[in-house]
Amino acid sequence: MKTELLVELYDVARLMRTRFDRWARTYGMTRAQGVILARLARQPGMTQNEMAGLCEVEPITVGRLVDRLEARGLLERRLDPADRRIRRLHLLPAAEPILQEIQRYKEELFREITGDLDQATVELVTDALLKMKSKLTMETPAKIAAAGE
Amino acid sequence: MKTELLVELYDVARLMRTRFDRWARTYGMTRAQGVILARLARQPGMTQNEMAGLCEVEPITVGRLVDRLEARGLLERRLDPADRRIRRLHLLPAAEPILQEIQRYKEELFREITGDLDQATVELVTDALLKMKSKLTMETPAKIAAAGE
DNA sequence: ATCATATAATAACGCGCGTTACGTTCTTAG
DNA sequence: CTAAGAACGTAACGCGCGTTATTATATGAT
Repeated sequence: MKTELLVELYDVARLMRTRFDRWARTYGMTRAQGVILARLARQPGMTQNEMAGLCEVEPITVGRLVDRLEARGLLERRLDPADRRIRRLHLLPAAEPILQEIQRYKEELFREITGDLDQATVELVTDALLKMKSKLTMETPAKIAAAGE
Repeated sequence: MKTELLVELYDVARLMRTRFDRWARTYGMTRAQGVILARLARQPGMTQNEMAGLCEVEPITVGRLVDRLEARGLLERRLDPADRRIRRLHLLPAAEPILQEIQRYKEELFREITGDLDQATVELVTDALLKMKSKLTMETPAKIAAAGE
């Protein structure tokens, strides 16, 4: 059986992350941290657990990323008055210019990586990836329901 | 611009790795270690640097993976008689059954993930991924300039 | 022959991710 | 009201990956 797709998929993802992180380091950022900021910009005040559900990573991962972002003054944890277990996340003004730079570079990277491909292929691949993702997340319907955005 | 492809690509790769690693832990293995074994099976006696080139990771990464594999008795480093800087890698018999199990599970995972897709789509996506990979592997002028301080 | 450079592997450090175990704080059943 | 359980966040630990610096060895130029 030709399982080449799996290997290539992983390789491209790794190379992409490495490339992005190398650029992002000039801003003291990483890809994963950028994702947190971007999600938070669209939906301020969410809890760390909600963030973990949206990003489809474990809560502990979000906690560590938030640690670093908070240390850099890009966001803050605010205590929930009703439930003292909860920390709600809010962006700080310093995050704004960084978010814009990330978006700009992401588009640049996208142009570079998909330079060989026509629009139809990009859409087809994206669609295929979404189907694969749904297969992989099928075991956890709760997360899919939470990810409705 | 629709940069959705980048995000989906990375998500699928992460979910895939997590899934594979969870299974592989039964054998005390990880995906990355499995790749080393598989490459070595096809080409015994290569150096760590050659392995790094084939896997497109840094030599230090290979070194650490080999550390663990050697500790588990799955391979060994042999000194090169002609060049004492070099360690050549050789599989040990214990690796054989593990290699077979990995191949079996990889096929199972491939079937699960691509269950929704027809043969033509799989080939198209694989082809697109190969093109993206070549773009990312290509040394861009900007990258060279940045690297050559 | 010597000195400079290049290469193989490693050490040190940081980030991303997971699992397991734990403390704190709700919530709910009795 | 209390005891049991669930939920939120975190600490500890291991693995995967990178960059930078270091050691040991080869090789090339003068």
